[in-house]
Amino acid sequence: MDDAGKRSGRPRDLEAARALKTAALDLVRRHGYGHVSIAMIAAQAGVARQTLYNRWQTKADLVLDAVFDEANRQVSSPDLAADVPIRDQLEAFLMRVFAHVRADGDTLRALIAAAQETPGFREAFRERFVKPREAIVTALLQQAQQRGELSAARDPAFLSEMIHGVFWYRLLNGKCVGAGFASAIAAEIFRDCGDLPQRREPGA
Amino acid sequence: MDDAGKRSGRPRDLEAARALKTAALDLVRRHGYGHVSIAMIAAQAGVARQTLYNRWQTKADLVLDAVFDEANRQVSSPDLAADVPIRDQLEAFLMRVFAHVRADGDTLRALIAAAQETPGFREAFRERFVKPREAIVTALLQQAQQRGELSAARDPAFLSEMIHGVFWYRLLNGKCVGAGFASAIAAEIFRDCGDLPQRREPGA
Amino acid sequence: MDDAGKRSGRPRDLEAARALKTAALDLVRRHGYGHVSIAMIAAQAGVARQTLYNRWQTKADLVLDAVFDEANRQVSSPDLAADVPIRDQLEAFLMRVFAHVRADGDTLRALIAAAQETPGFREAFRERFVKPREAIVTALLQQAQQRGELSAARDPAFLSEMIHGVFWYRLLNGKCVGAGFASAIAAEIFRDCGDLPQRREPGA
Amino acid sequence: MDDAGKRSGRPRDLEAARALKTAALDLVRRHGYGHVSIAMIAAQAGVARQTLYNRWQTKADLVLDAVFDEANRQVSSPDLAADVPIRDQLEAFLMRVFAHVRADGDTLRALIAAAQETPGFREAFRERFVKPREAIVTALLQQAQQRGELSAARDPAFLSEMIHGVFWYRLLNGKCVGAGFASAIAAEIFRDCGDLPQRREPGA
DNA sequence: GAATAATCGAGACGGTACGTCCTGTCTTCAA
DNA sequence: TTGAAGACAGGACGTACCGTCTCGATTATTC
Repeated sequence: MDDAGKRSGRPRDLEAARALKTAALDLVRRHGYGHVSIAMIAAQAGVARQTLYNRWQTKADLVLDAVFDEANRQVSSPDLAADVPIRDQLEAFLMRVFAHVRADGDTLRALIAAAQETPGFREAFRERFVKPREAIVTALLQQAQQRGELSAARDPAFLSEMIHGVFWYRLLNGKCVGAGFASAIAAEIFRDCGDLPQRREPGA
Repeated sequence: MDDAGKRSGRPRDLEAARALKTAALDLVRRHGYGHVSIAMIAAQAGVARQTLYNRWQTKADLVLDAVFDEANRQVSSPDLAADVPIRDQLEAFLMRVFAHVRADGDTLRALIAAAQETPGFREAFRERFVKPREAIVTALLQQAQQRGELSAARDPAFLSEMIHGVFWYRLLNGKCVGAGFASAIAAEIFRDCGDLPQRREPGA
Repeated sequence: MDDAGKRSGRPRDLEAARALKTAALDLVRRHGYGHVSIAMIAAQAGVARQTLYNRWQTKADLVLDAVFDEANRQVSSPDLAADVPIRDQLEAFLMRVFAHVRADGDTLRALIAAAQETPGFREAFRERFVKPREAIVTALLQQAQQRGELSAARDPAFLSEMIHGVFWYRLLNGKCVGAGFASAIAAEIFRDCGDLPQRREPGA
Repeated sequence: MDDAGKRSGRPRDLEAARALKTAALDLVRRHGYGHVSIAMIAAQAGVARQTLYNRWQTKADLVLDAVFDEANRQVSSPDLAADVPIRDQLEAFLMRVFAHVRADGDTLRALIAAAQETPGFREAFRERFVKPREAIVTALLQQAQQRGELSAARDPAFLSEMIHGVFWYRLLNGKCVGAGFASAIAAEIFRDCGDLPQRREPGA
């Protein structure tokens, strides 16, 4: 978690941390966040309970770490292909996110819930999970403005919040997030831009 | 909650229910949802624990009831004044909601979090709390379409989800929701309608 | 433990207390006091751990209760037969006690040790276990004085302390306490009374 | 404790052992044996926990060592003055012991208790602490027999056990051990010797 | 001088027990 | 039948120790 450059004493077992994160993620997926106890995770990881407490304050901290590790392998910034309209790129990005969520949505919902109960955790969750995703969409929309695909009068950061907001809203209300939802969002954001001249310019 | 079908035996103490809801709301506001136990609520209400279980299944059910009771006294459907643009009415409605949230935001956040942990509670929360508020905004936007203040091509239900989504998103991320936020939302929704003739009609 | 005359609420399960005491005594005898945990006792009794805490503060309290229950069935005041010299009655009493100790000595040692660590427990142990036994011997010696078998100048209470003292001393030092020990004690106490007339009276 | 056979490698820090014993004694006196952990002792001594384990097997071993070191400076064999009745010498010896106990009685009680929990420790405690004190009194009484101050029929070793027994008994039962107690013991042991000719000899 | 070896401070590790807390159910008496 | 009171089974929690281990650094003896 936090290595302050070679502290004295026996070094932490890196394998233990890995096993704990794997176990946590696996158990949360199988039984749901609320039905997984710290003792279960430690047992499945084959590790003493205190070893878990040595690294993380809370079950939520651990799960966040585990999710973070995995999510970072999956959700990467889109390529910003020059010849593909940003609207399509946004739609594609959302569809990828939604696919991931359809598999791990319960974990994400549980993390959002956990974030409401521990202020410190909310901050960590926001910094490490929420903000990077917000930034990706914001950057995408800024690119759209540069290309003239989106009016310069719009506020990309605010739009990014709206996009994530409606996504969270559906997630937290137990409604499905599918392909149609992704294109509906893209359509609403780029609503009045469908026949703007700049959209055609690339083709001109 | 229960059928009042005149059962035999000692009748339920109406005062107990009231005291429990008051105690629940008070405690949740003071200590946060997660730090309030059923025993604490019953104790503060001066009531046996079983009496609480006689009426509600869960802590969440009780708190929802309590919040519902109070919220219904505060958030009412707007008047739909004929001579005020819907955009302004939406903004005013949001500002009223946000004002309420600035006072009781933690409780609302806790309820949303609790809804993620108990499927049954999520349903109840959605039916009794979320949907009515969604419907108010949807109705408002439909009215805007009828008046020509909003393009008929837009989907009022989806827009309502976006509006509530961005609101929840800010709430759950610990960011403030103020007057500027309300007008930003209204502006975005009615973005391309600023120069539509119907907007000026009232003034004409 | 302490029944304050019909308190309200669900009454305590008498069977649970019995099962716990039985389990405690059994486990302590089999594994030794220090190797028995509260959880083990509760498990063997088929009872929730909290149920144990509801009745006793400490493992020592529980074991004391258990030992007390059993000891009271075994060690009873001697009969004070008129025609048997008190010296012989004392010897017989000590032999009975020692026989009991040879079986349960480890438990008794553990209780004495436990009494050193918790002041409250020491008091309870003293009141319920030590004092009654002290009193039996004191009464016996007082009777001897009345019969003229023991000089009136001796202090029965102090002699009782000496008798129990040397017994504890041997017990705590891991030395055996057998028949010879009992008669040695009696001989020392009644040392100079061997040729007193009353001793021969029965035989006269 | 260890053979000083000049092993290779870094030699043990003699200061560490001293600091540990000092810390152990101090902490045990201040907080009571049961409330002192090995970690606490090591911390107060400014020494790594392993350093303690390198020297002693148990907390009890260490404390015994510490007490032993100190006690050996205080309790020494009496002088066996030729012109002082042994009875008085015994009384004086007991008073010295009791004075020491009034200061460090809790530690002694804790050691006796600890000896009940670890068989190996009981043996060490007995050899290094109990037996020497028993021997002192035994020797004293043997001297009394040689001088004719005590009947040759009595068993000095057994009397020594009785003396220490009643002393332990009072100690373990939390009763004070004062000057009166010392003289009561001496009086009981030398009870019937008050008018023996040898007692008067010195005065003759 | 280099290799070897034991110690030391520091702290992680597997493990065990603890006492507290909470939940949902139950069992009593009294209204 | 409800309410007040409280016991019960079950289980999670976070803490505290224990005794062992694994590091890097230090300090001796032995080669």
